[in-house]
Amino acid sequence: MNRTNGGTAGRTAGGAAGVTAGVNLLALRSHNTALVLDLLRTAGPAGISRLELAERTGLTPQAVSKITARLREEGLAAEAGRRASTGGKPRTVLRLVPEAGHAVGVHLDRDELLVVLTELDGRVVGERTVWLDLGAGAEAVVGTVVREVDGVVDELLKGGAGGGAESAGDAGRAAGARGAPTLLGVGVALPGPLDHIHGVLHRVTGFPEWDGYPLRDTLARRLGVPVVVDKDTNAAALGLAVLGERGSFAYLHLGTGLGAGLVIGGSVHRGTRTGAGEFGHQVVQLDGPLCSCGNRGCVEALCLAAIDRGDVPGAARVLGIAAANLAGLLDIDLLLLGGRTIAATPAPFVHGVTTVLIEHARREGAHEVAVPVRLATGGTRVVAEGAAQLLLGPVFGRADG
Amino acid sequence: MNRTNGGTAGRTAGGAAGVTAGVNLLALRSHNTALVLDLLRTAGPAGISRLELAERTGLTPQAVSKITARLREEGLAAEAGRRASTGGKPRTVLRLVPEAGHAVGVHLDRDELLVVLTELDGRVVGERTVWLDLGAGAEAVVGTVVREVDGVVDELLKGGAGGGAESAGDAGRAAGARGAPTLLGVGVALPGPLDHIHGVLHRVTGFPEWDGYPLRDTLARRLGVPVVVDKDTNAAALGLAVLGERGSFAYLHLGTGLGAGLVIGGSVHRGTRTGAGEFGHQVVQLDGPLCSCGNRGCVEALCLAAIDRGDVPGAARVLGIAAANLAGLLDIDLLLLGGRTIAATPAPFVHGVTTVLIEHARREGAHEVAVPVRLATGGTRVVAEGAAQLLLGPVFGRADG
DNA sequence: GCACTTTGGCAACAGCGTTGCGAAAGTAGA
DNA sequence: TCTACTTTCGCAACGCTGTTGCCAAAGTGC
Repeated sequence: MNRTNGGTAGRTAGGAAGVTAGVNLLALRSHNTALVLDLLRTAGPAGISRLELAERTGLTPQAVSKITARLREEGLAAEAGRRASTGGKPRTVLRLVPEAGHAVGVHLDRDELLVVLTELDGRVVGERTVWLDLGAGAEAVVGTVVREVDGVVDELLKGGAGGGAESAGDAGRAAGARGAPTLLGVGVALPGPLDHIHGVLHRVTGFPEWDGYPLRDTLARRLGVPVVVDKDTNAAALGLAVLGERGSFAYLHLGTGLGAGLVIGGSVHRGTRTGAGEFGHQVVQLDGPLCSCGNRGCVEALCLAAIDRGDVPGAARVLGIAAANLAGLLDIDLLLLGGRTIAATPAPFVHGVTTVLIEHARREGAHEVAVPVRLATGGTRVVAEGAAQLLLGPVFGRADG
Repeated sequence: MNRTNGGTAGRTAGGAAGVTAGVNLLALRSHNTALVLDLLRTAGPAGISRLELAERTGLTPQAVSKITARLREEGLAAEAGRRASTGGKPRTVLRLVPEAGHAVGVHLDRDELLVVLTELDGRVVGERTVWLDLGAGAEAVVGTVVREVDGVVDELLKGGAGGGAESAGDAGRAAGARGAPTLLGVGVALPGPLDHIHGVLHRVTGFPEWDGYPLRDTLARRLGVPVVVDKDTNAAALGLAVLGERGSFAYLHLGTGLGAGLVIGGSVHRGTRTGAGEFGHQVVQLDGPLCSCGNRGCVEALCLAAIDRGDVPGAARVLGIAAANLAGLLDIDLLLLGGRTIAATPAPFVHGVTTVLIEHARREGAHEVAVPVRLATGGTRVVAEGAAQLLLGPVFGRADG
């Protein structure tokens, strides 16, 4: 696994702003291999033929054969039957071998911890949920995360031998020489602004003790595997992107707060300081009511106030207007709604936001099509699954998911 | 020139949403060549040494030597003196040969036509301005554009032989076998929403006769060279990006209307239907005053109304709030202000917008740094220069500028 | 059973960046 | 002025990539 692709091989050391880097033959191979893996993943258990891979990648059939031969040797791909003949030799179908790699996704919420173990294709094969108080202090929370992650990994990747706490820190010993299960790493998603690049929390609203906490490095040291942290909305958007949403879309999350995850051209847009997606504190009413952030007229404040007084259509309308602002600015394909408040009464929200966007499109021009609005699928696990994708993504050529 | 890089070689035919494509050796060479050319362009007349190129690209010095040797053979690069020695053989400095390629940029405004001819490095070597009425009908306007473009090209690329109109359509014969000047194509920037991919106008506010006009194909047929069309704000943003603004930024244009051009990670973000950057009709006041678009409370309406009543600080504040919404959503590095209205009284606008953003940042957190606000440089030609970059960009590895 | 179509691997090949090495072009010191 | 050293940079051989030409394998249709 480790040599399948050289990680982000070929990336030049310097370039902070990720300007551009030269591509050598190693990077070329990594890219094409990841591309083929990605198509295999997308095809799912149904599989995909070599010639179809060639068409989709633009590579020659022979090149695809070479790549898939290597993947089969490494155990990442396998043959899976054949298609019906069209007058000649039938195409052999290839599929991803999901068990060849694993990733852990952690959804660290204000009052709950959800840990999932997924295979290469993103399918969840293990899950744990425990109650937890984010305000209980960094040490306690990190301890709980380490214990639960190790628990899931020990149980499902190491044959379930032995007990719990004493194996803490051993999670990383998976990448053995033999066909041992390989753990790519752990992705952690949590609320609030944070520095995705350095893995440091800025602040978690309501819990000042987390300010500046180096969560990624702490967890990586104690778990012994690579760790990536990200905002919960970004993880959710990433999870939805892998679950089938293509192109560019925004995931709007309405729960205790209002935030967004942006997927542009298939990958999460985080912005320069990885703070993008601050949707809730968009001002839509000049000199409006005071928001918790200190500003006036934020969508979040207006939306939550409407919900507090039982005015769901009003909340939906405000949300729709902010969504239309976003859609006009970025010209995206789709809006997805999610979060506890949406889940409580989904229909009026979808309807209300849709209505605003249709009106908006009508004013833009006769042949203008409104951006479709849908409920985010995937249920309560989507954030944790997306967190796992933070590790799985690079295998399939996605920069950070 | 034509064989320097195979254009966007290697791009698979199908993939509408530009998903991902396989990379073959030809594409690899194109990429690395474009990368080196881009660094040569950035270095300007001062030049850059081979070893520096190697460091910046991550390629080995020998690979850079091969690439630059090819570029020198093709006349795109040349030696330009040497640096001071640091104890051994001094580094040879290479520079771009700007005269090896040309592009035309056209700024088609409501009442004026500006045509520039630029060299590879973006420097303007010829310029024409004529008054023109966008409402005079498509045929008349297109005729004027063709005449002026041909005029500039004939005068400066073909030795200025002969007259004007009869050579219309000959502009494309430049790419001769000998060292004849090579015209890459013509970029056209104009106001109003349009389809960048297909080169078709949606509508130009106030001029319904342009609805659905296939401007790109019409011009390409009559000029005989590749033509690319884009919104004026996108062209301006592109021009500013080449003029030195790095990273991600938004260009906010306040003139007869209010629009934005978004540069994310060095390239223009246009969105799925190339309609991104609709900044002016962002709603910032629920149920506010009616806007020309039919909606209520758009920034554009509020901003222009404030200006109409002489309240520049008020206009700046409203603009600042909308800019803060944008900056929070995308997490960009920089905001640039431009357009006639800004140019009339720049200081209060920069000050007003800056103030709003600083207040916003202060509320976000103590160590939060506000997004800097600056006046867009480049003067009145920046849109036309950016339009030329629509053709120059691909030479340097930029997808569409 | 034969002709035909289609798949996909083997072998030779061209072209990319890489490595090893040496000539070229300077500086620093005797 | 000569020698030793440093640094740049091109030539040649190399490994590895995707590509091309060719042919065996595995089906269908008559």
